[in-house]
Amino acid sequence: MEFAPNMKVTINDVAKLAGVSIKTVSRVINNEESVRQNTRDKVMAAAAELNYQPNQAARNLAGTKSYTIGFIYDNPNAYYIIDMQNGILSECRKQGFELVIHPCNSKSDGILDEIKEMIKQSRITGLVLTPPFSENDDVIAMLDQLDVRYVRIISGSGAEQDSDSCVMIDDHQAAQDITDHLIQLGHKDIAFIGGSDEHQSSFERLSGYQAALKAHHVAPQNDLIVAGDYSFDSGVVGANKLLELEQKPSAIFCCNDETAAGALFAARLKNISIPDELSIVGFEDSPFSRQTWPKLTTAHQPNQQIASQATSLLIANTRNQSANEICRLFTPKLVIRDSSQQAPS
Amino acid sequence: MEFAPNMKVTINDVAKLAGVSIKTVSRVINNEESVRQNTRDKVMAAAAELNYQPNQAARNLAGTKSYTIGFIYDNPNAYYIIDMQNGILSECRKQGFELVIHPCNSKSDGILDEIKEMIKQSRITGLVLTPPFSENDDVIAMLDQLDVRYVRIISGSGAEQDSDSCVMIDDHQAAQDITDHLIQLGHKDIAFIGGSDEHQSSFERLSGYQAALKAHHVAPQNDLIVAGDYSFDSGVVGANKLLELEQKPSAIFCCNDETAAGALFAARLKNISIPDELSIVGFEDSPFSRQTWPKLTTAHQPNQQIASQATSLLIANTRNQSANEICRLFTPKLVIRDSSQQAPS
DNA sequence: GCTCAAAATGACAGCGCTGTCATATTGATG
DNA sequence: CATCAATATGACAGCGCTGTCATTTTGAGC
Repeated sequence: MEFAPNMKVTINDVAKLAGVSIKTVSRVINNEESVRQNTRDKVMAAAAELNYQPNQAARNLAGTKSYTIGFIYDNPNAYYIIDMQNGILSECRKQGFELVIHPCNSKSDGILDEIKEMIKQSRITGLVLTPPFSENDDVIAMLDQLDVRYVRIISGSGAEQDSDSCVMIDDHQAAQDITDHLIQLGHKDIAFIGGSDEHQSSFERLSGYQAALKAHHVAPQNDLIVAGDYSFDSGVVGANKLLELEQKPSAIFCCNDETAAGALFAARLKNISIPDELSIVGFEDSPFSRQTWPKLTTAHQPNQQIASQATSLLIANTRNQSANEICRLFTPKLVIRDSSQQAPS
Repeated sequence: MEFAPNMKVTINDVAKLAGVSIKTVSRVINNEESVRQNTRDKVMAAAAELNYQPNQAARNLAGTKSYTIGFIYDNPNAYYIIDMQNGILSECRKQGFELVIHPCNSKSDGILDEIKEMIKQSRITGLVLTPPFSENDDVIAMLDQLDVRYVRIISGSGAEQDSDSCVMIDDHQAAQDITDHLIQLGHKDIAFIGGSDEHQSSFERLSGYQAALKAHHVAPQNDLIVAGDYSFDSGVVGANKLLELEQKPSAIFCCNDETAAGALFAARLKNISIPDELSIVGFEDSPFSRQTWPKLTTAHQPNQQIASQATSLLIANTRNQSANEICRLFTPKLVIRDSSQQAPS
């Protein structure tokens, strides 16, 4: 049977075809229990035949629950955002949710109100929070007060048991692994270019780096640790500073790939050959890290997967009223490419 | 006056406070005429005091028009997508629209149906189309049949008058400008690494390149034109091929920045110094082009602005039932950085 | 086959808004 | 100041669905 392409099929049509009430169709659509298998099949068949798509607006309006999840972000890293977005979206599609994205400036004054308005306006069911929002107490407190569900994607080892659901990235461990790799290559003077103060991950990565040094009895050198902010430019500036030191480092651990690209750039300007004279490693394994010269050794952070997991957690929490406290832990894996090498003797 | 943060404010509350009917508030909210200024002010004041936010779901459900625009894309370039998305979103916010994003694979079999479903399900008012969708006749035909409004962001010079509204990017002119720049630097053997066949822009850029050669009476050399697909890898492959030619080019025009980064990479591997021995230019001016070594000469394509314009056009077209046929033309501007230089003599 | 709690289904109101159409108000005329 | 078209406002139904609660059906146990 053929249908006009833009003919609207409502739940009513399905109900008639299946010979049941509207409410029963609704039950089947929403996967509620208390529907006989036989009935369920009839409804499914009818819905399929009519190619029925529930009207989200009506669902949102009529129901107490909504089917919209929000993604608030403030991150200049396009690769990261796209990955997260795709991960969230794929889970949303799978579960019949809609996504509202909301880029904004975490440092702007009215940010709390802005988020509040956005939640109200879009009738958000739950929020996927990435740093810095996921680590901002004010935001969390507001969300709790508003009784809005959320998942936080945060940096941590899983040791500190938070009360809410979150996906943790073990930046500490991964940073330790990267630093281990460098130490194994014979490096002793390993510098560190930090990430943004606003992100917990910066601190975790620093502590991982320090832990690795300690574990291998490599003397920490404070002047080899410089600040950064996850930007390319901070990599340039940081590396410049480090490479003007009397005791130059033989390796630089950059807090992310972009910073590493900046460091690469700075080294190139100074005619320092990578990795022969200097090893540089990044963090994140963005596509970026394969497009530098040389290709970056880094830690692979499966952003898309992290985002899917987070979203699935969020949706699960939305369904069961009980506040589940499930956490997932991801540890980025070392990816060895061409920017790291045996320390020059 | 203080309000509980999650108290729902409906149009009804505003109506009561303003002492008018619900319908009048609705008129004010939707900027309809036939409301006395005095009344309008009262309503606005009441809405402001209550911090009223119209419920989108209800608007969509009740009204014939909807307030949702869709963005369908299939593009691996994260920078491009983020820029477009931000541009669309900023206009949407300004005009009280919502955005539904829909990444998908333009080459998948059921893509037409997929788009159709998405439109039905989300009750899309209009669509912002980027290449390759904006240049796909099947998609356009389907949209016309479904009576869904859209804006197309396409490559063209504005000469060919299309019947629908679109934003054009004059890739031909920009490519000509870039090539001119190279010729002015004394280059004669200018190679070209193409973009994806699926994108009109590839052809426009090629024709612009050829036009510049012709204008300056530089003999075209067919073996200096190699295929690509806008990817980093195609830049590597293309440059490798070109740099193994007997008559090596002194400059390479890459169809976008990523391809240029790939070319840079290949040259680096072959120990060819950029820009001393070889000039390489890109196209797009993505953040990318500032993070390579050396920084890329390129053509700046104001993606975010293009997206805003397109969205504003779309929304305007949505409001006025008359099929406006306005087009906007953008010509990317040459940005000279460090990857292009006087031809070696 | 009868009873009765449990399971399945349905009737109905109403979510917050807009479209339609009816009614009220306005002010430029004669 | 009465008249009338133009303008402004309001009453009401209903968009497509879900929540609530009433009703029907089921089948286990006697």
